Amino acid sequence: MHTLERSRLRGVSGTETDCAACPGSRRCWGDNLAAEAVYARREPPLERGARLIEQGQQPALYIVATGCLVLRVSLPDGSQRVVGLRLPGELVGLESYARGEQAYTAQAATASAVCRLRLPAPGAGGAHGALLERLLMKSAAQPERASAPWAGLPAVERVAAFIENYTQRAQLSGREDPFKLPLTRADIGSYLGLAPETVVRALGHLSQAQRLAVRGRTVRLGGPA
Amino acid sequence: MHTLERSRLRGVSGTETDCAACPGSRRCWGDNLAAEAVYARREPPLERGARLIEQGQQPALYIVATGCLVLRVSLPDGSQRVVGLRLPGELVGLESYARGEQAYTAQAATASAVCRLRLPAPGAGGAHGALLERLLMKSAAQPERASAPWAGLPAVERVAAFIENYTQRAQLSGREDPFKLPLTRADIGSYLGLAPETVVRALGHLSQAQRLAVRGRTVRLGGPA
DNA sequence: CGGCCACTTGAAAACCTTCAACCTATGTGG
DNA sequence: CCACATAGGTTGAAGGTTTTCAAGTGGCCG
Repeated sequence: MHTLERSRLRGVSGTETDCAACPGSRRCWGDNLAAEAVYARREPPLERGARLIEQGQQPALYIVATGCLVLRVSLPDGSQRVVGLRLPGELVGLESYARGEQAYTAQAATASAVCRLRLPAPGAGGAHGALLERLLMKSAAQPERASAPWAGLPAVERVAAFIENYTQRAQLSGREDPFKLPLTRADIGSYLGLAPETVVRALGHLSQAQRLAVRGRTVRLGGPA
Repeated sequence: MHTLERSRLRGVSGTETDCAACPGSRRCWGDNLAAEAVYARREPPLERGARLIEQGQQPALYIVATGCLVLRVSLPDGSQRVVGLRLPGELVGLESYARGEQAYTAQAATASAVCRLRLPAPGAGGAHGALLERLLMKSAAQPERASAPWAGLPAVERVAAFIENYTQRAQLSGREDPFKLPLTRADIGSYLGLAPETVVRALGHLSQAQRLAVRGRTVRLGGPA
């Protein structure tokens, strides 16, 4: 059954076809792919180790048909980290539409096959409601996101990353420079997976290294400016 | 400006209004909220410490207008962990639609105000394309996922959580019991923030504790069944 | 003023990483 | 078919970081 399915899938590679005609459709879209047709283009099969997308490339959305993809990000310091796994039925590259570019590199961990989805042009509105709804549900259900950029880093860096992320978002939401943390050290620790005491010491180090100024819950960035 | 905005917002609390009429609309929906109207209902203001949603409740989607919410999950062992923060313009509760129930408890970290969004009924299709598209973009951009359930846990538990999550997804995608990990120990370590050697030793411990059987890249669950 | 809670600081213990060596499987060329 | 090369995997010991435990400080509110 598995091999049969695979060969039938390979048969339509390269053409854009209705997902309803695909034997693996249930895995991708669930049981009732009724009302509105979803069209996808089967891409050429990926050998183990082949790259589907490269970090920084232009947005594109895929759904895994068979195999398994590993998602990696390259950090500014040159190191790489695995940030996710995608199995059949899961989405690859959705984040790229929000960012304007691919957030990670996707590489086949085993021989894999994927289909490319065409996302309706932004602002087109109206049509494709069902597709969008399904994508939304899928993305909200996707077990782990291009995830914790800080796991495994030393505690000081985790806290620094948290503060940076927080201040960026706080600015976006219209707050001004001396930011006030709404969380206790215990909450920050719970979020980062650190003991409260460790958060205190980390903030102390960052303060001493002039990377920021902390007094109580008030933080001010004093970056390498 | 801030206080003016807040008072105007409070004025419409309880009624479902067009977001375009809201002075804070740009923060929630960006610059051009043109084509299609989005309607939201302003909820009564939340005092510091008040709960907006409770883990396990029925699905509901909110967008933060002012203040800040903390997201927490209660783990089976009774402990709690912070899994996210939501600032103005960010979404709360989207995951609930995929899961059928709220994934976390949301509590006001500071006095806050939120609007409730009405998500088009599943399967309604057609209309609301713009709303869905915006939600999709927002959710894909949402900085941290509502889960890195393993951060801060001992290495053994992190690896166990990874294997469990992987096998669940592998089953969903149609794989059978002796699962084959597509990743090297180094990749698993990179994903979990652990050294490869630590992954090896953790797998050893899990194996010895009968929690699973590992041989090379083949794992079989041997849970507390 | 007293109590509570968050925050801070110090020292010992536990844990994880690093380093270095060795082992095993797989695949290639002879 | 074997020899070798390579990549992944495993194991042990030393060293560094983080957690834990314990005690003490500071602010806020009844």
